[in-house]
Amino acid sequence: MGIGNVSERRDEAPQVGVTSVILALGPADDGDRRRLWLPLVRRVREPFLGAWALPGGPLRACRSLERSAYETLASTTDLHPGYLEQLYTFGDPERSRGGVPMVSICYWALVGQVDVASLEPRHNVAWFADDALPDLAFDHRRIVDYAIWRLRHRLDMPKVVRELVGATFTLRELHAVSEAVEGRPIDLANFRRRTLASGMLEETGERRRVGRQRPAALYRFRADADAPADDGSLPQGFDAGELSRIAAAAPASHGHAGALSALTTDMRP
Amino acid sequence: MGIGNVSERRDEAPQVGVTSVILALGPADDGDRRRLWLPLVRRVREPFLGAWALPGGPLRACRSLERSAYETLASTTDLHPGYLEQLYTFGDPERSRGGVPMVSICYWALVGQVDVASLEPRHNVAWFADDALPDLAFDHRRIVDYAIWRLRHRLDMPKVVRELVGATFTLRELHAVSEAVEGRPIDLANFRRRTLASGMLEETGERRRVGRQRPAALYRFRADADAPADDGSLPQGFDAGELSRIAAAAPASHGHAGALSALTTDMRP
DNA sequence: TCAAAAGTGTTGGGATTACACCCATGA
DNA sequence: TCATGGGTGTAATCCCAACACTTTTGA
Repeated sequence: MGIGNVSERRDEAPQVGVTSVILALGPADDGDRRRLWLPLVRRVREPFLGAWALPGGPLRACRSLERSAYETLASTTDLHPGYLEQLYTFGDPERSRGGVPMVSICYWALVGQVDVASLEPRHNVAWFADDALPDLAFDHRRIVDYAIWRLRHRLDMPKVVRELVGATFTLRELHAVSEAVEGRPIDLANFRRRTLASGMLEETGERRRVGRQRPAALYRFRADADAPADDGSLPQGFDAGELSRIAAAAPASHGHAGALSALTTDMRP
Repeated sequence: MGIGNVSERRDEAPQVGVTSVILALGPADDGDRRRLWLPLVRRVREPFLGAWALPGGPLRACRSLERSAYETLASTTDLHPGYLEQLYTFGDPERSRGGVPMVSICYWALVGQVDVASLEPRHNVAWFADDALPDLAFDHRRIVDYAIWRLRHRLDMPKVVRELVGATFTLRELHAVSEAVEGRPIDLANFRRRTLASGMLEETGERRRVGRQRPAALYRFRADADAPADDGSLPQGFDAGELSRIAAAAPASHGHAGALSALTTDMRP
């Protein structure tokens, strides 16, 4: 590796950015179906000028990766993420397609349930349902697909599901969320048994009535429910508590991004 | 994010490197137990001068991440990797512990079965068994643990197991490898059934005798055995065939690294 | 009393485990 | 004929999908 001059010339180091797939659960539509929504940012430079892309920003040495990801969130939405997890790092020189080579450290985040229409609009930002995405810049479509795949495979983690329901919830609500994310019907009776048997939930003792029918028991996640499943020393996602600490360390991380339009990082020329 | 000057000042961009955990299956010891071995590199700079660390190298913009990882392999061992997969990207500013902030894109690789004693020794490189590792620099111990965890969770993938046995093998051999990697005893009879039922294997028609007992049937992995399990568009590991293409694109990737001593990348000051 | 949702029971199949057992082989 | 490993059988268990069923509620 590297004959001759071992010292790396500066122009040989690629650009490095952090890119985020921000997922939210939308409201039910006419067909009683809920979808995942995500915000995209319109590119203001070549290549892919005018195309939609994932939000991102440059990586600064003084910030952790998670905090950088957190800041890409703040640049596109005022919502607070409740879960954040590293996805994958993409760095193929080919993916820049005309821009300078760019390494993207990708994260995915959950921001809970969102009524997209009620969000304060931001310049150059728009939300899309996962089954109605526009063409995306670069390899961003692949990154989105991967993020959704990961969410589906995390759906048995309290850290994740906690974000998609309220603090307390009925089993039917939990079931509806699971069906929405999985994108397939799930037998309610079996879901109930499986979920209760997992030991993740505890009864609040209260009940909630939705229509005029029999009220349903309310549950919450047990406080110790997200104990490390396999090996505590391994990289894991961050839940709301950990994220608030990450955010607290950030100077102007969220709230007013002022007149700044949201950024996309990837491979800008 | 970022009030005022949006253009990133150069000194705010962190160093970026690629780090690899190179795993090999060692020979059986007295107790008939086999272990995972990995090569480490002695650091020649502060911090952690003299400590053992994972091999790594800087990331160049013109190379893919996989090729960079491949080159960290070439810098520590002449063995050809048969499997390579991205692990995780570590980038906490705290992890540099006195060096400049360093983002490490970590890979893990398999180089098959190795008799460590017979390897050509390299300057500043030594192999260690996974249960007899020295103290490692930085957070490298955690990275090793994570790599082994990932290997264990990939053991049902033909791409991976193929690397740990020969082209053809008896079920007992396959069983021994699984036990060694999992680190626990596995019922042979059930292993046999499960493995055959998975459809990954096909009989060669030949037989092999080890002692003086009844000869065992030889199997090989089916050519189409590693079809994408879940979703083809997702990031996956690379097997030997794909790696040879990656390596072919590299100018002086393996073979003679000449008088160059192996490098560690992480967080050098 | 009725619709709608809450919640329970029952059954069968598939996968896994533990362990006993038979078979083939050459010394 | 015997030890050794190759290979099969089997019963117990667990988990899960399917779906019928009972209960509770307010209108």
